[in-house]
Amino acid sequence: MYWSKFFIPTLKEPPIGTEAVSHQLSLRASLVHMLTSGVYSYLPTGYKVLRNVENIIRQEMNAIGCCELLLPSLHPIEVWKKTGRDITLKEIMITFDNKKGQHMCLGPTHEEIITTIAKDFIQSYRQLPVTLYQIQTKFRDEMRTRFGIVRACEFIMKDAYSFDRDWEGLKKNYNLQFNAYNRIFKRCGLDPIVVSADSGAMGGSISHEFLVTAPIGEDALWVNADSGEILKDEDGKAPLKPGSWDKKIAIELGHIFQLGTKYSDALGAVFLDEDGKQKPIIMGCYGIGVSRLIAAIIELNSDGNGIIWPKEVSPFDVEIVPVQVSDGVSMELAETYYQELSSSGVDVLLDDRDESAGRKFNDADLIGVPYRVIIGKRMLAQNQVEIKDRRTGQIQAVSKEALKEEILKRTRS
RNA sequence: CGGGGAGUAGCGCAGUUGGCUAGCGCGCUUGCUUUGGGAGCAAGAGGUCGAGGGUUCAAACCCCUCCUCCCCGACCA
Repeated sequence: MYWSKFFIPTLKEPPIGTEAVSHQLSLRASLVHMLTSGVYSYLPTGYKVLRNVENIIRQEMNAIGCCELLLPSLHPIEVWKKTGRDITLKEIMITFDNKKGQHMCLGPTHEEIITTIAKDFIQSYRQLPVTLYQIQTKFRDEMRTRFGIVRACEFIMKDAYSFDRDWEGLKKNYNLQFNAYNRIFKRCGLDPIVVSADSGAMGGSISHEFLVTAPIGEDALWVNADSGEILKDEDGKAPLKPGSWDKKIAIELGHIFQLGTKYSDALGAVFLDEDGKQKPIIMGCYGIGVSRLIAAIIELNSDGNGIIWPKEVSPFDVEIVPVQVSDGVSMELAETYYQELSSSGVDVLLDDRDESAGRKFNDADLIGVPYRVIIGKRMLAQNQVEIKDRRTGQIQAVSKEALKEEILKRTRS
């Protein structure tokens, strides 16, 4: 992609009223744009990142045998009455009447909807187990939005739902998700802390939260300096157990639940088991805040100059910066690299703007592509170009001819 | 919803004991010179001063009402 043809309206200064690093950088790097509080557009660069994160999630979900589908956002409130969650989730549910006078809502989550599908299609134990998931927009009328896309009223979530004939099967699926979650976050450059947690309005018995420590957190954890034990902060007081406890702010990225039969009972999702008896389907549900995940990645992968994308989520693999676009030799070489690398499957951003070097370098730091190829007259005189590593800041001079191999080596490692 | 802050050009801000044609920096347009860390000179464009009402000869500034955004709390991915 050529910078001049892409849409990257970077901002020099952090917009007014922003405090969180990820909030400022996501706006400055033009990943997102606020329409109103808690409602964001994903601009081209941000959308590329979003798709990268989604694809990591898809790969890991598919790898453990989950099937992707897409559920509607528009729900008749009738469905929610069956579980009583039209009342328990009333505060955050966006409701309205359609022109037929039917009471509707925009889906804040999808247990009721997926269970309706299970009810209609699953009749036999032979159809179990099965796990379905989607990556989709949720709507929650949050009383308080926070830090840009960290807590929004319209946000993107991966939600998976497992259906089993017994608890043993559920535990198996739960563990598969548990391990997949660790892989997903790791690939996103994060090292999550897992704690067992309350299941809250979701219901069920066992649940685990995946959090990362970050200043934008909305939760607190107690970490035992001696044993390394981690507990969720429930009432603000240090745990009574021995040892010295440190309080850390953390942000929740994922939450998995062993639901049991709460939804299948309420909606009549039953199957005929091998013994000829009708039983409720045993369910689990597994969520990841995809858009929030992006904020967490930025929060934990940045420096004073901008974002430092982990390779797998970066909007581009490499950014080529010809220092002087007006220099024919530089520009020609830049275009050659662009062609060669692109045809090798490398996603390249070529900054072909006729701007000063300083501005192009600063923008490159800001948008945080992992590797930068700098083409300047000074180095070309020695038949060399440079590769700058965004994370380490190290610059390596390589011969013109070796550039492609050097980049491939890095982007494929 | 309770508490605190803030709305003046695309962005960041000044101007507010009422008074001339509403300013500055960045960005934007045109031309020339530049180009290794947010370049220089010159000439330009761009504003319902968040909205409505009131006081006044006169309101960005004073009064009333409302809207919006940000931060802290209760809740969540």
